[in-house]
Amino acid sequence: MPTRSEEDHIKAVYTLLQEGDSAFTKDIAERLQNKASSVTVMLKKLAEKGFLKHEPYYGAKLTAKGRGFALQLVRRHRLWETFLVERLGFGWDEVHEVAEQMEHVKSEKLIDKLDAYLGKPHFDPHGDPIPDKKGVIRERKTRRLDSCAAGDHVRIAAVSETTDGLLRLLDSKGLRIGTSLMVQEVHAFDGSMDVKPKSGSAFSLSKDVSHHLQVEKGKP
Amino acid sequence: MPTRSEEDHIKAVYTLLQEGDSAFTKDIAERLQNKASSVTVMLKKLAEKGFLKHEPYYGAKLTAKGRGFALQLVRRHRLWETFLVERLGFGWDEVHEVAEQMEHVKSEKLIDKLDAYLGKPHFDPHGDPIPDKKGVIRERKTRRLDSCAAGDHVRIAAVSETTDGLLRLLDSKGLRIGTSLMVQEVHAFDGSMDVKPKSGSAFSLSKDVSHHLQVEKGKP
DNA sequence: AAAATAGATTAGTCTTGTCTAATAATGAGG
DNA sequence: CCTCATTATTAGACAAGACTAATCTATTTT
Ligand SMILES: [Mn+2]
Ligand SMILES: [Mn+2]
Ligand SMILES: [Mn+2]
Ligand SMILES: [Mn+2]
Repeated sequence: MPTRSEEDHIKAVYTLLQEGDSAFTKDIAERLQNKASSVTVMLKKLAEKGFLKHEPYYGAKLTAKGRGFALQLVRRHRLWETFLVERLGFGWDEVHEVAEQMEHVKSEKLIDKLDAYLGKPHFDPHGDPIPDKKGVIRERKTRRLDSCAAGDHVRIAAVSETTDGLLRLLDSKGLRIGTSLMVQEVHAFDGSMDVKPKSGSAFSLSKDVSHHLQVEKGKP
Repeated sequence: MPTRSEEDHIKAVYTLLQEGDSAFTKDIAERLQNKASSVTVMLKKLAEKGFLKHEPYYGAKLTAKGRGFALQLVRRHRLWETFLVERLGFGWDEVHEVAEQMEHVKSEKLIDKLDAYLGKPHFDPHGDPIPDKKGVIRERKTRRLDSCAAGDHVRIAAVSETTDGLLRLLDSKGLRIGTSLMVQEVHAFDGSMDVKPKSGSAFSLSKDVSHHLQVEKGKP
């Protein structure tokens, strides 16, 4: 049974591999607010325990066992986030840190019952998929909003950075998971984008924002 | 901010002082499944941090600060137990260990919202009082069932030992918090007691069981 | 190709929390 | 008052997880 710190390291590797194709010491350290040297030591231990392969100087890859653990941890994290937002009335910008703690509570029964209680949700409050008990993730095809062109009709599927600032900015513009938008114009100069929600008037989004919005095709 | 282990020690001292009038090293160790020597070290540290007074060889007493912390921890523990039973459908014999972990999640907002979500309950699934946000406990006058005499009408208010075995035994006899009983006879030989629930026929309870049931006066 | 830089690793230290073994204090019975 | 069993404390060891400082590797720049 991995310790809390081990779990967090495994999850960091998993997330980095999701986002790119490599999990480097420095990036893991940054994510966990640790020093790189501490991460190196941890990676060596996790490699010995069979959760990952550590290729010194070239980062880490998860083994099947490591991936399985990571998926369960991600499942717990996202189920708790869902609980906090749907049942306790937290804002979507307030749940990350708390879920970061709750995900480490050890009880399979707890997660089974929580999952059932929430209605076996497939997505968390940020639109991220929740792996099922077996670790299976329902796949969707999404693209970043900043890769869309004028005239595209889209629906916000997920926010890929859950920093408080971004989430509150989205709140202030009335953007949330499920919101439908039409891309009116993309400005080459700064990459900003004018979008129009189904109801309401158009406004502009900076590239910083549109880059972190995952969208799926919407109907015109 | 106390660590998890510090919190557990403070709570153990609190509970022992509730049950008797002293918290000795050995009993704390037993409760926490640690060795006495480890507890001594911890008590010294907690005394330095101002949570308690440690009188070597005579046990520990909480300071006001320590009592405040203990009450908040007890609050969190019992709120989570309530959540697990009332919302997730756990049995009352299954929640202790999980709540033992959840109580350590650090977030004041979480507990406020959980409390509101549960309807600001005053008692947990075992009938134990839940301190409010300020640490105030609603007092009741209860007595142990084994101190009752033939003819007494009582209502089960709390179970003072939450071992799985006892709770399941109570389940099997249909006894729970709020059940009303009439004491029919007390047998001097073994201290066992015949009781009759409001509806249903009478049965016998051993002294081991009646000793752990807290009751309040019921109507005849 | 050499040098510079960024990143990674190693070595050694510290803190926390636990243990075992040795020693000491307390309180009860004789 | 002495002895003994119980309980508590101290001392010393260890493992986990973090850090800093020193060293090393890979890659980019000159
Ligand atoms: Mn975490
Ligand atoms: Mn999320
Ligand atoms: Mn606990
Ligand atoms: Mn309880």
